[in-house]
Amino acid sequence: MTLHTDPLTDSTSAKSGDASGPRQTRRSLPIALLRAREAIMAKFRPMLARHDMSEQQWRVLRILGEYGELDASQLAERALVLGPSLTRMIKTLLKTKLIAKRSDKADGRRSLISITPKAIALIQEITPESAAIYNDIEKKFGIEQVEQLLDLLEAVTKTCD
Amino acid sequence: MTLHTDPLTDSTSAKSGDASGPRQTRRSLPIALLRAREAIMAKFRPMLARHDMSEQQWRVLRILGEYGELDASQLAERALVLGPSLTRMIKTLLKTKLIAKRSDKADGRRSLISITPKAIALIQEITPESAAIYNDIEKKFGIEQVEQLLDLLEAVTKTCD
DNA sequence: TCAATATCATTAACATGTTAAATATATTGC
DNA sequence: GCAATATATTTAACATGTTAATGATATTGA
Repeated sequence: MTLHTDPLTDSTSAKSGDASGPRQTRRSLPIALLRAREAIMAKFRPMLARHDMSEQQWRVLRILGEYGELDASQLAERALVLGPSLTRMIKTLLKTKLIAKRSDKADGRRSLISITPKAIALIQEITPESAAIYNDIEKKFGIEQVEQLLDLLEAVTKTCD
Repeated sequence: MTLHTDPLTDSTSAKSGDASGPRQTRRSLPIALLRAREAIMAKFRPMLARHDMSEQQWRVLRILGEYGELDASQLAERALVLGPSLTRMIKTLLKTKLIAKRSDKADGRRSLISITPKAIALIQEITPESAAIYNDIEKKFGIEQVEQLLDLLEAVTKTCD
């Protein structure tokens, strides 16, 4: 069986340890991270969809649940959402009354965002379902491996930040 | 120093190993994956921007460079792009003459996509810059740790797929 | 005090993510 | 051969990602 001829490397001269072409996507860190994330999120998305919740909205609500009232910049940074995206999300989350917004009296530029009791109830509804999915992954993949992966991810993040 | 009061857990009764609330975002696999990816991509984005290339476009071109001509479905799957996104990207990449498109004679439903010589030249231009950034990360983080992380990512992906 | 500068949030414009529906072509089963 | 079904791609509609520019408020320094 013959594999296709790579358009970027003449297969007749390419060694197996070839470093001339672009890194094989299979061993590319950004692509591997994206692939892993997609595989994992595929397990969570149907559950979130049943609660009419996007992953971004779920992140925002969880962060607010974890840290309490935050200004928009801190919320965006911790929820891994860009400012303009957050501005739009805030509008819809205000409409559905899952968050509240007020302006900082001491600094008129800042908006302070917090979750409503309705959002707290929603989080408490979603959390056990989310935990069940997470536990299933941990069970299949191994808790120690999950911990090891989390440690490496934290480390590589710190290295690049 | 007093930490804020978590809206979801009464801090006066919460144990340190509390498992009632949502998983702390710090130890959430999907969030940790996203955070790591963002930290890493921040190193690559400026370089790609200088070549007027988005990360998605860069993925698509690399996949085509690696595998040769592919139909849209296979390309989308391997480049980790959804079908509708790929449809739009194909339009712009055709305009900039970085890809070519033809329909499969044996199966009229399929579109076959390939890169042009112009794209091959672009890839060869970007590749050394990309490799330099990647090598810098490997140097700071450690090659063994990168390999270990890639192995774990591959494993967790397989577990969830 | 006030002009210059910096910071926070929003808007604008366009690309991509996401799901559902539509379109076109193939395949299957009768 | 043809109707029913399945598959590949596209379109539609809306959410989010991304960068640059704008508006509003704070801070700084002369």
